[in-house]
Amino acid sequence: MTLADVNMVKVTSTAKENGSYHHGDLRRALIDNGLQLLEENMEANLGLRQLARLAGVSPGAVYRHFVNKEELLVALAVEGFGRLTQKQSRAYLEKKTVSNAMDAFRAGGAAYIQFARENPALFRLMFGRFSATHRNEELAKASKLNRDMMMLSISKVLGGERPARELHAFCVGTWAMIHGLSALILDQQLQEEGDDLDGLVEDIIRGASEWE
Amino acid sequence: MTLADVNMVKVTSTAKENGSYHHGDLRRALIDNGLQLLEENMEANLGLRQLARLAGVSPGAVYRHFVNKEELLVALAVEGFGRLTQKQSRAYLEKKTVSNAMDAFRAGGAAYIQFARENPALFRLMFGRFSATHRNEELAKASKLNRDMMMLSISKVLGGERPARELHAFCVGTWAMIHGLSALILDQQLQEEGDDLDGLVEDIIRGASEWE
DNA sequence: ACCTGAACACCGTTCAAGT
DNA sequence: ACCTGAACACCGTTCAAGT
Repeated sequence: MTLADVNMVKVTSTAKENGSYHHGDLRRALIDNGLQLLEENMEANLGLRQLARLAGVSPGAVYRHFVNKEELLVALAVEGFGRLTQKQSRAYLEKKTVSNAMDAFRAGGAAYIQFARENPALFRLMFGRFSATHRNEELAKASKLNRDMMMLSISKVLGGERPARELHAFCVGTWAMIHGLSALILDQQLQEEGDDLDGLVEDIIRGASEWE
Repeated sequence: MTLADVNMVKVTSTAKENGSYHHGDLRRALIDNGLQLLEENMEANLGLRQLARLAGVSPGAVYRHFVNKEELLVALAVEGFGRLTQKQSRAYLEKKTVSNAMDAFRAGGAAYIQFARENPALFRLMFGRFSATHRNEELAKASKLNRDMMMLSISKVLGGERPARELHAFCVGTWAMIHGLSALILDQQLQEEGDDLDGLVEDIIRGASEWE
């Protein structure tokens, strides 16, 4: 890791195929390269200069599209929330047409955990990296959209004739369980030797959907 | 942040009070300063040179006690797991003598969440920063000790006459909920304007202890 | 054994100057 | 408007040399 990443291939090939001084859509290219790099390295270090190099552009060029590195990471997180929400809503819809709210919740929860396992670095970037200070509006909106979708899905599992406060606590608790499960899996906290992790996840989600 | 942290005071004052070429216990001083800095900055950047400066020592000196920066962070995480476990076991013991398993679990769960809120940067360092590759043995032991304690506490809430697999899923699910709740609170995902967060946490823990 | 000082290869960020 | 090139103040890490 001391050497420059010599053997790193250019990931996206937009304009700027030699000669043109201006890159076609540098912002898009930086985000796409960033998302790809996150999952290749499996760690969320993500250098600004590294991304500029991949896009075939000088370090300073990045600052025409993002005020700083943090805003670039925020853009990646926003993209991540969009993809997570899309993945889950697809899972909900599939189940909802042929079955009931409980199956929809199970599918959505499984999709959430699957997303975390498929995109560990992005998931950690989305949650865990940004606190209240760094919170920008677009990110808040993207995460709220996902949150509201999950809460709605969970609330539908219940019959619906219980106090609002109790219902809310139940929904948040269930969401926290799905989220915590994802986090613990990424941190390798649930991997004793030779466990059936998939089976465990299935059992937990099924169990959660049968609480009352 | 572009300037050196000029106005930063020396946090711990061990030996090396001017003149002595050798620091008394540099390893300990680096860890103590690190833990303190984590919560002052609220963010887990934690420069190696920054810590060396605080200890009044050259950057290279750190490498006599830690093979690299990552190992220093691991040491901080180990310390964190120790403190979390201690805090929880105190909470368990208090309740266990005067009451039952359910109260003990509630107290332990509350202590877990309280620890996360009191030490957000440390909590994020403990979980979330180290994946399987970086996992060192001491850290694995410290985190396993905490995990086992929680699992035992949770399993005691149940009567005990149910299949082992179901019991395990229940315990992991409950732990995941406590953990996920902590994580979501730190990420500011549960803070609509003027919510009663403490009340919500209480409701969820109470609800969890009454599942069956 | 423990620490310094100076160097190395990197960062993120800024800014005049180029197209 | 967008990008380059060179500079600035930092990093983490290494290693001869000091005590």
